[in-house]
Amino acid sequence: MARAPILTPRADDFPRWYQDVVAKAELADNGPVRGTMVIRPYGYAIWERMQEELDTRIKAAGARNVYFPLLIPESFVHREAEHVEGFSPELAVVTHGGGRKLEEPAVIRPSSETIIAGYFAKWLQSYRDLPLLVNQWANVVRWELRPRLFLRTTEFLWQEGHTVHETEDDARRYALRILDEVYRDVMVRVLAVPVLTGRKTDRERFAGATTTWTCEAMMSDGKALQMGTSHELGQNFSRAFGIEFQSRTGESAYGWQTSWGVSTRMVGGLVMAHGDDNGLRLPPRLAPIQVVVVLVRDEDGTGPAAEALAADLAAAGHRVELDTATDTSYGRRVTDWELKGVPVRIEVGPRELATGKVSLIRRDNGDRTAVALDQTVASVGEALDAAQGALLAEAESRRDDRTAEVSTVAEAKEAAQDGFARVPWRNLGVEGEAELAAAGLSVRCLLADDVAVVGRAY
RNA sequence: CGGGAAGUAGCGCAGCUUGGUUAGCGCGCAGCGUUCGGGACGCUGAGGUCGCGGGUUCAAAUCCCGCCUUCCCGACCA
Repeated sequence: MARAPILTPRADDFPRWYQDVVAKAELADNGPVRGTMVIRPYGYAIWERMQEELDTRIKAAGARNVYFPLLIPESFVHREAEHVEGFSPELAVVTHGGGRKLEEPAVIRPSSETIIAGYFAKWLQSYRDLPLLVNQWANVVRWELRPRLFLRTTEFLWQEGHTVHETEDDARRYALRILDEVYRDVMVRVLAVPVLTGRKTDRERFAGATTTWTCEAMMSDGKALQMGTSHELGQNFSRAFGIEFQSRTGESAYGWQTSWGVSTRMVGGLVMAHGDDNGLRLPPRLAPIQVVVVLVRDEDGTGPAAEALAADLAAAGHRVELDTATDTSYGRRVTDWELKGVPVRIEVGPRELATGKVSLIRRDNGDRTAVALDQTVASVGEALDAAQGALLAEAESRRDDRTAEVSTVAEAKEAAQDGFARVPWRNLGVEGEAELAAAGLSVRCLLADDVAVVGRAY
């Protein structure tokens, strides 16, 4: 029975591989500041792959990358009432600079709505300037009360998009486009993590937004994880910062804004969605290394054969690693590749080569097959596709198995203990939501047809 | 801030109840040898202000008092 990979270990629920994979095998480690994180090379490679996939889609949606200051004058953050209220408790504030007390403290960005709004106000003049679409890859700091490795660290890396549109309708369409074509697409098709997309309740809405759209995933233990959000900011910030333009009819108008982001939390979500007792299981489309060619023993020409095979696989467009460290024991090497979640492993040794074959092992299900040397490239391609589909299917069926259709608050409370409960929102309402909250549950999102999805969040 | 628990080698821990050789064990690390088709093994070795301060005692990792820190559950949250 595979134990759920949990990023916050409890004494009685601490998968053995947690140590190796998360803390030791190059994913993360605690840093000097409480709740922050150090991402080691392999973990960062996973994040870089996510960045690549997201960045391509963000650019396809027309946004361009920019960079804004890390430090934001405190007064900026205070201009939008709800935004301040939401973020004040978790701001890190810089009070000194150059050895002297600053006249105005600066906050370390918890998100960049305010500083970017300040510039949007300067940049925007005409409706012809719209839409204004920018994206920033950056680190942000939120002094959360309770950090959790990858899921909620004091400092985290993310992508935050900020846009201004001519009409409310344009803004909504764009927010939903990002949600669907960027976030959901990457999560489902690349990470193989099925997500529900829907609207947040007022209670769960982003501070300063009029509507928050979200991607909600279920981890292997049945808990919910918000993987990404896309907000409609209405005219809240544009009124607070004076983001005005001259309209088609010549009048002055306030812009309609959106903001959206996903963070290194996705790395945690990936671990908890697909990991098993032997370590990570990376979906092939995401994996920094898709195929590892393991030279089992360097004799009888196995070395050159493995090298040639790795070259062929790379030429076929796969991300390949050649492991020729034959002075390390076979078991050690194989276990390491499994911990790192490399989707497909090819073993080249004298035994295989004697019959003109190699071994192909899939990480997702452990299947081992002997494939002819000249069929290997084709077989690897098939195995990668199959593994990608299998991981998604597995996560989908787990989620479906743990989702119950209910109709009352009491039933939702019962059913959402280790999964999702789908309940009509009209049967829940703000009071029902508050009752659930008292039991540690929350409405993860509102789907079409008045369905509220209730779960226990990380 | 409320409720729990823990601080002993780089990491994970035992020892404490009932004070008493030189404070142990596993992993990791270094050297040598044997191994190498599923997390190798043997021998040797390096590595410690037992969280901090005070007290009791012939004697404190152990008992008492105070303090500090960290972790877990809750409130907050990408």
